[in-house]
Amino acid sequence: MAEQKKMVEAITSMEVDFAQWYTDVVKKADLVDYSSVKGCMIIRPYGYAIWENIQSILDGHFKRTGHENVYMPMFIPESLLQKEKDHVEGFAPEVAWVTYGGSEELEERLCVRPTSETLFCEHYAKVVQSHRDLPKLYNQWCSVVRWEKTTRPFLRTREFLWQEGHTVHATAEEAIEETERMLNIYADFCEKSLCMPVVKGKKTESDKFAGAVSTYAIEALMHDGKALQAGTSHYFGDGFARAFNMTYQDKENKLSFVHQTSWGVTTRLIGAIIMSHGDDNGLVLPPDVAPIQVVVLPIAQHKEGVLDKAYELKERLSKTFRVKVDDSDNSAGWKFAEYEMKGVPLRLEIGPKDIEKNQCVLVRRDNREKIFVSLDNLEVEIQKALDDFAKAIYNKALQNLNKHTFACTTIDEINKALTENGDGFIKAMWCGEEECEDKVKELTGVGSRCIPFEQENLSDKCVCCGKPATQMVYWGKAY
RNA sequence: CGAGAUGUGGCUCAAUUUGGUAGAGCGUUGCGUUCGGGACGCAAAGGCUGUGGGUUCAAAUCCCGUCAUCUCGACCA
Repeated sequence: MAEQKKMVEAITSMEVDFAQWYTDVVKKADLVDYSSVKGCMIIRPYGYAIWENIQSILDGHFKRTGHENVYMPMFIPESLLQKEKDHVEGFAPEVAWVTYGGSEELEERLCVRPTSETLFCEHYAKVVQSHRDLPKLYNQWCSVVRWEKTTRPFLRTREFLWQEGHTVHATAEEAIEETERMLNIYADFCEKSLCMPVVKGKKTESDKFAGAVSTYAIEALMHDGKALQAGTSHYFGDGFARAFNMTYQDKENKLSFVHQTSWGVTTRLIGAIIMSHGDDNGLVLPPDVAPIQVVVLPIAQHKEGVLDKAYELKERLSKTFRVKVDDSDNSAGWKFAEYEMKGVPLRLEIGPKDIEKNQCVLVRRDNREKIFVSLDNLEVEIQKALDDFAKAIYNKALQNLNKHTFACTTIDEINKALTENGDGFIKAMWCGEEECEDKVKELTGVGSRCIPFEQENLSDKCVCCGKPATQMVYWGKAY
């Protein structure tokens, strides 16, 4: 493997200051710019293109599983938001309010949606009458607003882009099945398209969505050992249905409440990509979502035929891959560094010597390995290099996850593991009492992330109180 | 929201301590030489110092407010 020499002075090294490294990468890779409103970021073309790729892949998964896209208004009247008690309590502290229309003060203030459960409920109550109307499987792509106090690009912004699926079903079983199906779609997407391993599990009572019966989540581990919730899927039971009077007539002509789900992922996924794969030279993008999969760099481009060959290769490869030619008159070295900073998975160098030999040079972003390949079977070689690259960055992320996951049976062991190894996931048994959950956080700094579906029996006692344990929990510091 | 730090051409910073005509490097534009790991020469453009008040003959500099960014806590996708 080629030596990883740090070539970009502009990016702070991860080891020196991880937070600064993150900010540097976000800015230097041209993903975002700050706006004049705190916590509202401008997503620049290169950053937005990543989101568009995420959207198109996920949207395909949604459509294939029977979902339809809709669009709901961005304003919610206060009275509507207040219909479900837990829900409004959860979200009220962080909503933005519209109180004026032009110069007229509004009779009833409107909140800018922090999430759209209430709007979907109101609508479903109208359009669902019979069991023949079920299920309804709606999704929307939109932005939502939550007035956060601490903000960071992609990880926590006051306005963010997301997708929210809202479904209603005739039975609890169907709704639970939907909740699990969507969580699995998210997890598969993260692993296959984002090359990011995740832990699937259920949130504890104290950590679940406001108004949900149960919340499921996928948790990923970042390079600095902090956990990041990459997606959630909620089962609502008939709680909202009762609050919003969402009923249908079943086959026996009885009136029943619908059973409901919601699920979502956000632009935070881009933050997850940055912190899962990035290195000291900048971004590293998984091929499925990289705006540019192959960058063609003409070498000695002033020489006869070089640029023409580069354009010809771009034309040819664009049928299969997302390709860009950089024909600017920056030096070759400058371009190498630039596209590494932007995380382009594969670089293709074509120079006079190559043209003579009917070959080109392919260089992988992750290890800078150079291979000479014939132009005859270029598509096959590129596909193979991209596949290998995707596998390699997945494995690297998986190794990071494994290396930073520690099984502990006592509070002391947790503290010892964290002190010796730095932040990471702690696996430990739990009795199920919220008191112990809080106490673990107080004594060690790690909070419960999820109760994983893949349970292990590390001990039969709760890590905190020593009483019989009911489940194993992943604990960690969260973004 | 609490504690701390910062805000000066596109970017990184100097000038602030001790108030007195706003400087540099990088980048940008033009021309020429270069070109397989961030090239070089020459010439040029670009700033009422985040913003609003105050003190002063005079404010980037001192005082107060406000907004934004970063770090650390509490809250959250």
